[in-house]
Amino acid sequence: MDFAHALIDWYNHHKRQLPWRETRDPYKIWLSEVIFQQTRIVQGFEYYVRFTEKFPTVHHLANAYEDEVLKLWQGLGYYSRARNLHLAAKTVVETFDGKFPDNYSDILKLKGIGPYTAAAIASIAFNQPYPVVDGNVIRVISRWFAIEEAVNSTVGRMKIEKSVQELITGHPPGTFNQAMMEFGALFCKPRKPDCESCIFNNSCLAFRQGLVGKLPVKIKNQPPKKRFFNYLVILSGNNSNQLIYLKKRPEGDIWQGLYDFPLIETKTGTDTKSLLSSFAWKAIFNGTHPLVEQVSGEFKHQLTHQHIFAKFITVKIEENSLQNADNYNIAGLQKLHDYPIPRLIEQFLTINGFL
DNA sequence: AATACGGGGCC
DNA sequence: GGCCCAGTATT
Repeated sequence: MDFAHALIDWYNHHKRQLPWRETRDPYKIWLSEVIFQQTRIVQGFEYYVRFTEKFPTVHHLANAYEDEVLKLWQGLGYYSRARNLHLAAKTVVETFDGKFPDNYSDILKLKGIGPYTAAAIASIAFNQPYPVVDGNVIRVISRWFAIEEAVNSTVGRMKIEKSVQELITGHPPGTFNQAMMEFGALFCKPRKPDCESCIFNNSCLAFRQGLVGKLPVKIKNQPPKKRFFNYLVILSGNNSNQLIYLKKRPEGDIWQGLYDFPLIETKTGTDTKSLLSSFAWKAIFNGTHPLVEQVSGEFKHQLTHQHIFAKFITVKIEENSLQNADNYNIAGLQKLHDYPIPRLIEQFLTINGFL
């Protein structure tokens, strides 16, 4: 029995029952593929359920506000996925007349859909013979063929693609692709794969050569940068109508489209005193002297490419005392739940009883 | 070809 | 602390 037959046979006996495997609706398959980019099944599962409930068709998604989509995406990370998902839904409605494109090259044109996702949708929903290459496939292939080139180099990548192309030929593409990914996720795991009981341990070159623990080889990425965020938690209003000042995250930085607070970023950690006398502080409060109510301890927030050290300075101001108030979204505390916010902000708000 | 983009889980 | 995860867009 060749590789693909054995693989598909294994898949038919061991696959997990997952909701997006029970449908051929390209919209729902698309949704699942985007949610699970760089995301484990356990982490994204409930998001998939909520998205399909709230936006059962591409029209529902296209008609939503971006804030709604981001709110539902909140906590999943890589928020450009949500923004692009929303944009692409509008494209499907407007350009493709609400009908999801049914071939690889048209699918690939949609925002947020790259080679992986296009191949996944084309193969699973439309039975087109495109192999997917995701983290699981890379691991399975690099081990079975004992590919020692870095898989994130051009040469290594080419070898992986050529190899998987050979394996998929002549087999049902959707099933093969899902089987590869499932096998990588459940059996040929990054750490401690159970090679002794693997159905491929006789043909796997990495196993035969004792290379399983070394493969796949990856060129490692840059160490994260450190950033120091001094957040201004500006409160105003009276007890019956407390207001809080939010700020929408700009283009070209993390958390684009989500909301946080007016921010003074510094090169290093800064004490409150020098912050209060800084130009940035004066620019925000321009001459007025807000009442500093509380200064938080340091929050450490780790992202893949940056380590954020955040401090929250809570101040009280007179209502309408800020001249440049149109820079901010001034929200009633009870409306806070509607705004999509980063985890870091959510943690601060929760700890301090705002949520 | 390299880099940025989140957050969580595991060792 | 480092690695990995159903990758993509941008430079």
